[in-house]
Amino acid sequence: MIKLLPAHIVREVLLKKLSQTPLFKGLPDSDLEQVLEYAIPTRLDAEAYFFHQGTPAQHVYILLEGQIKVLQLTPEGQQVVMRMVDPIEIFGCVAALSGGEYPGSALATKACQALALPHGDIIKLMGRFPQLAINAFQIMVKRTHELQDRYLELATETVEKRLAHALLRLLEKNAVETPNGTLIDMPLSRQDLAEMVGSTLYTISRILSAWENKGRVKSGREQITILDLAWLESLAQD
Amino acid sequence: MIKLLPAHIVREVLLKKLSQTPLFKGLPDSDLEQVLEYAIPTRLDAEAYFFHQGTPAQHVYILLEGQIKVLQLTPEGQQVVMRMVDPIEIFGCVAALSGGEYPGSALATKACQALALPHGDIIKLMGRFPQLAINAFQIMVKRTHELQDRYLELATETVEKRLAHALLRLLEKNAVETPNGTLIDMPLSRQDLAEMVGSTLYTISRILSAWENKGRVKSGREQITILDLAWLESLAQD
DNA sequence: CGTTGACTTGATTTCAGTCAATATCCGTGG
DNA sequence: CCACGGATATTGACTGAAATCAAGTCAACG
Repeated sequence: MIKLLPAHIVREVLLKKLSQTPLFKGLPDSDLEQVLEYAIPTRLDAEAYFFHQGTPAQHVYILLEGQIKVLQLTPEGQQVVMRMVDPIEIFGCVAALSGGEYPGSALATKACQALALPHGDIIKLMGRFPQLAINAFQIMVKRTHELQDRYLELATETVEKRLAHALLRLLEKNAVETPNGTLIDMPLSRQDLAEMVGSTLYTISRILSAWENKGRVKSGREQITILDLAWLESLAQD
Repeated sequence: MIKLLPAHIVREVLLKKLSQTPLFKGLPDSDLEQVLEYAIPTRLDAEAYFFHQGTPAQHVYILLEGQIKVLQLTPEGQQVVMRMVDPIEIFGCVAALSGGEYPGSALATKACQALALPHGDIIKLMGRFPQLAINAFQIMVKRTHELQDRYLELATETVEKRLAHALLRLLEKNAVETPNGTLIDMPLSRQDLAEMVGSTLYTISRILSAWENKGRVKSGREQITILDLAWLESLAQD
């Protein structure tokens, strides 16, 4: 139960912000404050790991700033991106089950700030503040739902359509309008995209080239600009 | 709040059984009884549906007897089996989110008995009995975990290995030892298996034929017997 | 200015899907 | 009891999407 929380004023801001997250929504401030007694503020530079696959699951995290990517590695060394985590989302939920290991690794793609809730305290807190448990449950239901969608995609759609879907999902959280098109505001290599859709960098490169020839996107080194958003959406549709 | 619960004695048995399910584990009997006030007993014949994809999500279900399969249909009409549900598991969890639609259909593969908890009451009950919310949360964490495993499989493994994994999963719940091998105790067509692993009945048929030639399995019309379980496990491994 | 990492492109291969023909099993009704 | 029809399964031939392998180009950076 380490206490490293910032000073009083900052704390007020944090409280306000947290009370709007899916996890803490509906919790009275007084309860939230008690929860925060257990929270360990955590900062990480880009390219650092919150945790590694196979290590004992000790904390559930709430991301406050930055972005992380949850990776899973197959025995053969193939890497798959399970999800991208943006601020106010939670990750490392397996830690809420006793005695498990993290099934994947959490890599910061930008500098990050997060709160860590120790494995032993979470369930206790949920028992004390039912709203917390309800919120967590609903978050997981939604997550399962999203994962099912991606499973269905993977099982039935071509790489091209999956890539379209993946880009649209990234746009939801990272879109930046520029004079010439919508930019995805994060470093994004062909390899990264391949791992997100379950493909190879070669195939992704070919598809992007084809799209570029059609004038629908503009892609450079680790960045992609969508020129024709409507077209991308219709591609993802049918 | 319809009350169709069976007579007193039967109710005692039901209570005892329910108190051991993952969802109700740790709830005092008195609390559980209150929860059951809201539960609607539901019976269904084999081949009937608990709910259909796209209809408003009105109930969360706890399966007591039988088996169901949760299907998802793509716009193009391709069918994918999201999961098999066995007794004491819950399904239709999206109903715990307000205002959604079922993302898939729930088909009874055997005659079933289940309890339905109305959409409006679940969250209320969880607020009253925190243990219920905690259990539900943990169930969903586990489910997400399992789904991630299957996602990884689908993204990186061949149909043959995926089939091996799928059969092993089915064996966990439906294994019956016979004089000559371990039988999977449920009707299981090539088409069913194809939908479970994201493939086609043709490919499944070829793989099973090959396995049969090697003397590892014995497969007939809608049934499969594993002759060499150790071999199947090692196939699934690497 | 050479090295490195990201990307592209072509050639080839492979896994698995599609299509088509046939076989097998099983219940049903004449 | 047997023949029929429909579901289920097998098998072969073909096709196609995407992985793999192999050369490259290009841009950034020390």
